[in-house]
Amino acid sequence: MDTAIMEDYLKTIYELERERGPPVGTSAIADALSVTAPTATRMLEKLAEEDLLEREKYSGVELTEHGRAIALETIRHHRLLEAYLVEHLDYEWEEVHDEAERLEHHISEDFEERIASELDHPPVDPHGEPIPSADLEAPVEEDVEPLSAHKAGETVVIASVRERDAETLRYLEEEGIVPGRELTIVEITPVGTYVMECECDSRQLPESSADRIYVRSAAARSDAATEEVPGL
Amino acid sequence: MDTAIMEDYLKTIYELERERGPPVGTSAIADALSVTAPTATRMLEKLAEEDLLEREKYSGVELTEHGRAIALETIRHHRLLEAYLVEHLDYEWEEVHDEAERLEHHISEDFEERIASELDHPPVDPHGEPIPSADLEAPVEEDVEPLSAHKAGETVVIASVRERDAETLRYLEEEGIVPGRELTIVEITPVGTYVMECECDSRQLPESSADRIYVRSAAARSDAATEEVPGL
DNA sequence: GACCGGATTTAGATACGTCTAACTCTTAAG
DNA sequence: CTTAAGAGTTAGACGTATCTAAATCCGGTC
Repeated sequence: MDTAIMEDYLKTIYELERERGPPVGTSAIADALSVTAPTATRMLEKLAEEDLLEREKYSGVELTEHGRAIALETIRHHRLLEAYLVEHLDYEWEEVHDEAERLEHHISEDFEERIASELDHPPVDPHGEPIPSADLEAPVEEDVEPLSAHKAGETVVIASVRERDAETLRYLEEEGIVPGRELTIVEITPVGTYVMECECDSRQLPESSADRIYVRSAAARSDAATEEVPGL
Repeated sequence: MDTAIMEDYLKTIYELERERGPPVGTSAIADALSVTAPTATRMLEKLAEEDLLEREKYSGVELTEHGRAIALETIRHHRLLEAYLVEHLDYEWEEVHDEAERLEHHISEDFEERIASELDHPPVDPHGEPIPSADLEAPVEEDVEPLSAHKAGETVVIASVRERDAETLRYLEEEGIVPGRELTIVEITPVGTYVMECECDSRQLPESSADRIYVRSAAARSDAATEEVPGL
């Protein structure tokens, strides 16, 4: 049996593995889910018993094949829902996260298929994140890095905006910080502000945002760079 | 705080009050929800504490204003979802119940409004049941009775089909037993079979189905009889 | 008016997911 | 090599929702 809460843990662990690599520590998981460390420990024990992850006491966990499949299915639900809400129900990109976060655990396989085909099987969600395919293979991650890993003078293309906060997202969209946009880093100030420039205009970002904006080099720009992001 | 499970209890009590009138007994609720009587007792105590219903020990419960509002909101979600699935995601009328049953507890007010307006605020769901309005006033129930309350020779119009079983629903649709259809009862056989006739054809129904098909007299037919039922 | 049967409630137990408080392990510094 | 800080775990508890088994209530029958 797997519950909505187990799905949240597995999804979170998947994302942490993606960002920092396995093994993932108990506190990182607890923080991400806003629970206490003992709560996370308990749940990790349980997930390990069900062979959804491998657990090394005092060190961390790593998803098994099976655990990863459940994580990917949950993420697929989440991102398809986000895309659907934007495309068919006029949601703005900053509004979709919370709605998708609840619904992702409760839609049927059938529902998933229907919205996927209604959307014509989009490769990415409104934030530029890849939507896992129905076979639940881990998507091949593009060669992207946070904006904050780049230096002044470099020109990059925004791949995805991994920001949750609605207000920040609304601001970023207004500023044109959306997937597909090409930007040049003009300057990184001593206080960490990123001064950016695109065709038309210049804009500034604090470092905290630069951590969550993933980009690829404009040089290494592939065809994927021109993919349409639904609804934006 | 109200949970998905509390919503299910309140919704069930509302439906039982609608069909049999208050007070509603513990076992009826327990049966409808497939739980044991002690489980229902416990939950009813809790709902009474939260002033969602009035409870007379050993006798039964009756929804308060507040409890009824929650029930109606849940039912509104359910029926709007059913209508949306049929209209926009190509579901058949026998497929929508289970999907809506899960999702009804997890959609936001915002989502509710968006699908309602996308559907142009339909008055009824695909089974002909009225959709409570956003202000959560109890809908004025049309003057309908089960088909099984009628006699041979009477002509009636189907108002709603309160059947859950998918296979039965598929059969009924094939047989043209859908909301809005006018039928004449040709004969009720000694074993309870209803032999029906419409413009085109004749068909038979067991009594168990006749209990769940709600009709109004063709004589008393109002304009409401010609309401479009979305997607059928 | 006592009694019986069915409905209802009480009592005690379990599983899940959470908490705080206290303890233990690992690691990096000195 | 020792130790202190921080990460992780154990212990004990709580609230929700469920169960089975046992006790109790209520309405109708004789």
